[in-house]
Amino acid sequence: MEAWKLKKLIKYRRVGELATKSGSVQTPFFMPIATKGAVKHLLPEEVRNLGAEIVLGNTYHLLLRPGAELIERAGDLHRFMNWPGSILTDSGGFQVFSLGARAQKRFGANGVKLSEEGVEFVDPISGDRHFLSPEDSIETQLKLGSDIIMVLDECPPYPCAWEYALVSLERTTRWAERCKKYFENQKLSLSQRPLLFAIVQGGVYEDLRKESAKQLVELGFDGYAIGGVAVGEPRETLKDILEWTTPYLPEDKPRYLMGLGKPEEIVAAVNAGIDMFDCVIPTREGRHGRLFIWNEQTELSNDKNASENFYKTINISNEKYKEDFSLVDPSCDCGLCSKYTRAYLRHLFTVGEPLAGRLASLHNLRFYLKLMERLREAE
RNA sequence: GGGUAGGUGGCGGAGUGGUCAAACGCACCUGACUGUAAAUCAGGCGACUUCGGUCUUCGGGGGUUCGAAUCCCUCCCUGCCCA
Repeated sequence: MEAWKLKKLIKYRRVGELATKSGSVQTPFFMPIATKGAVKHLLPEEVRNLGAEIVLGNTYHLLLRPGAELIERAGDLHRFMNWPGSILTDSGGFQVFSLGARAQKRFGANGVKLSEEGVEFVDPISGDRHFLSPEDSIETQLKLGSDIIMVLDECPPYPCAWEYALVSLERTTRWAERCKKYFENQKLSLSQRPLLFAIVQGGVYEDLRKESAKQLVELGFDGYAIGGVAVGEPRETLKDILEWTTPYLPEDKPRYLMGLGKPEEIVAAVNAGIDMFDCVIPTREGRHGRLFIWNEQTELSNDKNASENFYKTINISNEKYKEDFSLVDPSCDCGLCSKYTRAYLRHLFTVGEPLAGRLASLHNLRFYLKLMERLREAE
């Protein structure tokens, strides 16, 4: 359990910086999510000014709308959305999981159909059917001009039986191999070549996580992601999954914990040797009125009760902030906090002004990016 | 003055003899949110409660009935039409 203590941060193995074809990114880092080519409510330059060097886009969404060819004609995703930094694109694998259940409800049992060849999706908006193979996903991500591209994976839901987790992980490995093969056949020049990351699966099973990591490392990738986390399993399992997986990942390659997480989870994961994160929490929860507030009196912590420790969250639309004319977070430098009061922000939420979601997104993203700055300094 | 439609919880608006403390929407309160089908979703929203219930509500008053927001009488108020 000692490995879980904060002290270990001092020994954090780090890549230091990650070089992509669009520039370098200091690790550990957090990627604001721009699924459809925009960080919701925010200008790219605002995201940049908050301290982000890289954002995440999604193959699945951009493939459906506006289409990879259109973005290719625009130059690439960077130019299309006017983002000056690096971009990581997710492969669409997560949508197999996230859309599966709901698509099934709405379009019948065939909402998402998995086969060895790939995934068949129903577009949730148009109802159109689409097929995505591992090769398609890589091809699309190359057209988007992404700096870090992810292999197509299957992210099994929780709970998931050992037997299925095994079948799934092995298919993910085969898909990863196909992705790599397709990728290398493109013979990209060094300046054009994105990084290709594989995704470790294996559910909540120690032997399967280990097996998945070993198989993928044997194939060899530029970086390794840990996927299939925070899909409904008990929170404590995250710690186990990291401990089961990271020993089998190369020390000198970046590690990416997909989709995570809460501040204390990120602190814990950095402590466990993770370099890269993305999560909807700061932006989504911001839009929904929850704000992250620093507690300056305490050190960063991976404690489960961290929300009563180095930070807390408040729901700004609560009645108790109605006449709270104090600043949202006096120790924050997001630009909102030095100018606007809690009462004002609450008012914006109450009356449904779009500025509310904007300010809250700015603030929460700054909190997350500041957290990463503090973690980089913690060494 | 005559005719007519109507008065339901903060608002809008169902209900027209029992299963009504009263649909639904809005507003309000609280909570969730982890590779974004999320500016979304869920719960609460008369009072008290030992959480099983108990009590006071559907303009006011009075009736009919075992039983009324629902039927009858009467009063008050509002909209519309005609003078």
